[in-house]
Amino acid sequence: MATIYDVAKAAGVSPKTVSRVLNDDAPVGRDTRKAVQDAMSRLGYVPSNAARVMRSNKSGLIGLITGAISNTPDHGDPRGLPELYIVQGVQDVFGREAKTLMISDTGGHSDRVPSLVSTFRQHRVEGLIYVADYHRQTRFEVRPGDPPVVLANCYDTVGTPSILPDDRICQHRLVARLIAAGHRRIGYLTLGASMDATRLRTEGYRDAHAEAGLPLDPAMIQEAYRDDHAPMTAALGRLLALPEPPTVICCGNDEMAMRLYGLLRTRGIEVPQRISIAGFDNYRAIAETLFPPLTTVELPYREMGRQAARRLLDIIAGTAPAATDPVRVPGPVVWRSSVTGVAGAAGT
Amino acid sequence: MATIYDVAKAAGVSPKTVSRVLNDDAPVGRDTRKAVQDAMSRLGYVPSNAARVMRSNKSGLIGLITGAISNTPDHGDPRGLPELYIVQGVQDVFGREAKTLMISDTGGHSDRVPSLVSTFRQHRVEGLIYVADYHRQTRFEVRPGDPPVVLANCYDTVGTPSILPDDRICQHRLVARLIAAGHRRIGYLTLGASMDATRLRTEGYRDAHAEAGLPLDPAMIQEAYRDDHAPMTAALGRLLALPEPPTVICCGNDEMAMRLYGLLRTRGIEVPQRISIAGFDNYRAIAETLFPPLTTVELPYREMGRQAARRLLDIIAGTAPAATDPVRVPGPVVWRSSVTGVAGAAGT
DNA sequence: GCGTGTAGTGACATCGGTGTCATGACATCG
DNA sequence: CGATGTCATGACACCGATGTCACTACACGC
Repeated sequence: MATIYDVAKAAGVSPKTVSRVLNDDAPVGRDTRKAVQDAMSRLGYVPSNAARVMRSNKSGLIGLITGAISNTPDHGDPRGLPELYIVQGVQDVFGREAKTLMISDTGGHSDRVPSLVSTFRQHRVEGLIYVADYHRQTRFEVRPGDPPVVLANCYDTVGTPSILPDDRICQHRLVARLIAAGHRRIGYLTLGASMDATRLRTEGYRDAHAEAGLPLDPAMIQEAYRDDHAPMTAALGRLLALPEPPTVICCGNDEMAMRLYGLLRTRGIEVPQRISIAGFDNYRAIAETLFPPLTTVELPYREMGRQAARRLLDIIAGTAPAATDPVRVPGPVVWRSSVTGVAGAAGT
Repeated sequence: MATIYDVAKAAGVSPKTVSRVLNDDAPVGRDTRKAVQDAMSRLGYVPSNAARVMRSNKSGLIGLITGAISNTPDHGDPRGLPELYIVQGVQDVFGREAKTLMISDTGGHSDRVPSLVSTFRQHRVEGLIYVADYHRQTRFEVRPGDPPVVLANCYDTVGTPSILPDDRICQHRLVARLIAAGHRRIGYLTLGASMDATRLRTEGYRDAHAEAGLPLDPAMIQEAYRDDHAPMTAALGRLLALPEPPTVICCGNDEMAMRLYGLLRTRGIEVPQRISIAGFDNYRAIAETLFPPLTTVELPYREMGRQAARRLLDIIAGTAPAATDPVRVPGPVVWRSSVTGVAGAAGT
């Protein structure tokens, strides 16, 4: 492998001049430059990043830790997709920058993370992005001397910069649209109560009611997330048994909505004629395939990835603080025909 | 960032001794070792890969080029999945090795490949794996001085080591199973005729017939792959109009099989009672969801990734030649209820 | 004509590890 | 007891870039 010395000798100049041509550092004579460039291409010269890093301490590397690849969706299972989208967004930004993105996959073992970080440190990455599989708290240990970190889809308690989906606004927007369509009794089958997403979305649900001056009926909100079907069947039963049952039911995700279609069909309840349904995630393999297609909300994963990348670049450049409140990125409601207006409604 | 000199000073030894502790190079006294290790953890020392690479010219890096991330499946579209599985397989192997995998995504622009290779060369990767999105020929230019390359899911004409799915054997196995189940008239709706997969699988289809001593009816093989539905409808029409129509129809992939379900249902033909169907790919989101579930073949993408990785390691270690015929990896038939036996058959 | 500035170039040290070789202290063997 | 070998360690050069400084021309302004 040719070195800068070989090029220098071949071009009849000093190594430093070759370096100047490489980096456009300082003025170089027209003829000299040409001679150097010729020599470089003749020898197939590629500068050694290692040597460059040693001197300048700038590796040009950004590390990214994710489970995106090992969590590949299978069975039409949407887990793993958010991470992939976030990684796409990150790539989007770094593809245009003079930084190289090193992607490392945890292989689903979060205990492997410290070893990945250590490898990244050996390579002297200038920054690190950690992508989580779902919106949650994390404890990403940063020791002094570690490169700056940006968290995507997760957050910690020590103020590490973090980019999160705005679950609250998303649910708020969705419910507001339902209210605008005339719905007044809005059921909500939530994900597990311990999840951050559930807490935030429930707040969004409340916000929308408060904004519209609608009373809040706690019986409308039912936890219904389990692997078996029982909790959902029970929760649906409770909703339908209410004196004033819901005219629309929101679900914690699109899979739950899909199951709800089945449950309602079993009971002979037509969607959306008798009950409207809304999902969450806009997992298109489900939302577009169901009949009727599913109204849902999309979380802005690609955009989160982009923002995480830009944030990290700003921190590295020193134009942004290395710690702040999380940034929350909202996403759009995707309106499809699983929701109809309600007779006598103001809107629709 | 602490250096080996800082550690040496803190431990009261020479830098070289610290290096020996790091690499377990040469015997080091018990007490000395402990003193060095203490100093390292006290200072949070992480060795610089750059410096190591300079001296030893071993970067410990393996480059991987793929479109896996940017080709993320969406709409339940299975494109992009093969690449992800291959990358998973590659990771599987390198996760256990003292090599770091650098994944670079093309972002769907194959013209960006040379620039990725150049970046990898700057980082002095010890080897390169190129993963293609579908089985095809490629022209991955290797210049002298480039690191060794292994191709996955593609091949070239200059003998670059290559790991391919064994489309021929796969189709052979599938058709042999169909014959064993009593089928004698086996329709085949192929992918585009120009694809390598189609050529190879058609050979496999022929092999199975020859092996069983069955005559080959060219009318049974129909190209039917387009984005619009017309060619498939026409091809199906031709098959059904034959004096002896097929008792089972093989499809070029699972999506085609899914469409075939629809076409047959429209004509009132029951699957599998009147016609059996077989797909290809075992794209489970489709194959397991259809009713009846689809008999299909699975291409061994993860295994291909593993073999590509091991192959590259062998080449780097010098225990394998850097050029040979492609390795073809077979995959299993996945038998589900879309195929029934035929009355009076020997088997089933 | 002399100081000042700038284009163009090279010598040399340096970044942080590791390979090579040398050295001293003991242990082992014939 | 001297030759030989092994353990444990250090001195020093070197990998391939780049930062610093110095130097030579030549142009420009006064």
